[in-house]
Amino acid sequence: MWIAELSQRTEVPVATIKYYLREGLLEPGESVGATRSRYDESHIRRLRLIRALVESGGLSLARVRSVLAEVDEESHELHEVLGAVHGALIPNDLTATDESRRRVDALVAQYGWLVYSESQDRVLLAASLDALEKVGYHLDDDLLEAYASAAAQVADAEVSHLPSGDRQQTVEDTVVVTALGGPVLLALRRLAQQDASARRYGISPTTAACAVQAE
Amino acid sequence: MWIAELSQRTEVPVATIKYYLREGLLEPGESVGATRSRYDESHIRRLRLIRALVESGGLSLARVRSVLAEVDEESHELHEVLGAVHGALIPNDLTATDESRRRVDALVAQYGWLVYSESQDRVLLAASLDALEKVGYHLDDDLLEAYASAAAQVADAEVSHLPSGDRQQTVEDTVVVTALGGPVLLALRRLAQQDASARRYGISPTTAACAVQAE
DNA sequence: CAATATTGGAAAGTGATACTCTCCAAAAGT
DNA sequence: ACTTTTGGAGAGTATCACTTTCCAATATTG
Repeated sequence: MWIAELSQRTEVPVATIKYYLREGLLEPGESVGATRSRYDESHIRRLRLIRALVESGGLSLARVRSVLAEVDEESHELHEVLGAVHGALIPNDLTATDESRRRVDALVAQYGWLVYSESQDRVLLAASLDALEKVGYHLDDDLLEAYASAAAQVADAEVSHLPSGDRQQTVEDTVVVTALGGPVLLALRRLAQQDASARRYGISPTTAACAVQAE
Repeated sequence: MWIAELSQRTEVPVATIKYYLREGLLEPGESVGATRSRYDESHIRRLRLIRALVESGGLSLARVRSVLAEVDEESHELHEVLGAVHGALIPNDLTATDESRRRVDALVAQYGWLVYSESQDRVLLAASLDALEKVGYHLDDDLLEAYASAAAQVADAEVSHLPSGDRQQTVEDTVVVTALGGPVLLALRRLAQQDASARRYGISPTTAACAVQAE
């Protein structure tokens, strides 16, 4: 197909496709003569993946580029890809206090998680805890453990639902679940927060009517 | 204190503080003469809150402004504040297919969550599910339920840990937990994903060594 | 075969966001 | 008297993710 069809089928403007090509996010099509290139289904898939990561996953194009580089690294095992994708998704100027780092290490040890000791996700978590402390909010150990056990449940379910078919498919699914599962989990958490808040702080008659009407 | 001290204690440049004042994110200090204003602890708190929401929560200044407006609306009950904060945190151009909306409504009903039928978080979740479908990934019902029950656990723990003291403190904590708890949960989820992946896809001897060494 | 449309490619322009810098005159400190 | 700081306002800057404009080389269409 030509670029026009690629654009129509993905709903991405031609100018944007050209931009992604220039930026190396999308493989060039097969060159046919000097002014024409042919694109195929792989371009459609890739383009849809890029848009999903950007629009729903909220990734910058720079991060998308890093993630795609890992997806295309055929030599990597799945477990490596997951780590690499996590690495690509993480900010690179992370710092955390030793105290929070120790707290994270202790938690990882407590749950017996098999996580590289130099995993940047450890630092990311520690930095998030620091951010909370900085605004004067201390995350209690039992609340932290509630987060951790919920996270463990989610992660187990996610990983066990990954297909075991061909590598390309599994890797793409891994990326999609990692990047787009977050928003799903956060949206559900907020719905659940609204419920928890309604139950704790009580709901007025009109509120209750709305809620019941919704069911 | 003068603006210089406010800047030093919060590590926010004077120019940025002035910018926040112009943008109405920060209340003006008490004017002392034509060229001086006095700031107090409330300015320090507010400034730290703004930076935490921006830097760690990843909010835009526009969203921070909306959130702060709700924090300062003294007349609102806590439950209302939570809903309003969620509203302020949500993108405003959401669309979702009817199918996903129904799926979300069914899930909310199944869990018996007391959530306004017009809550934008419903649409946000539906839109997230649509995004997954669009890249050809269907979120199984049992995986969705795994997310939902994890979300319920987290939300219950979060809400039950909110202090019941003065309103200002509770409201701020609500905002902080809502905005900064997300990153904590996501970081833990990724650590747990690494563990789940290591267990499912097996780990090499060197990998295992790293993991054990970390504990 | 002529008129029109499309393409690849590159450069320049755009709009939003979040600052950051420069000035200034009025005060405050020394 | 002299240096420093402040409030206030406007202009400037950097980044990001496009979007527009241009071109000459084809393709397609009538």
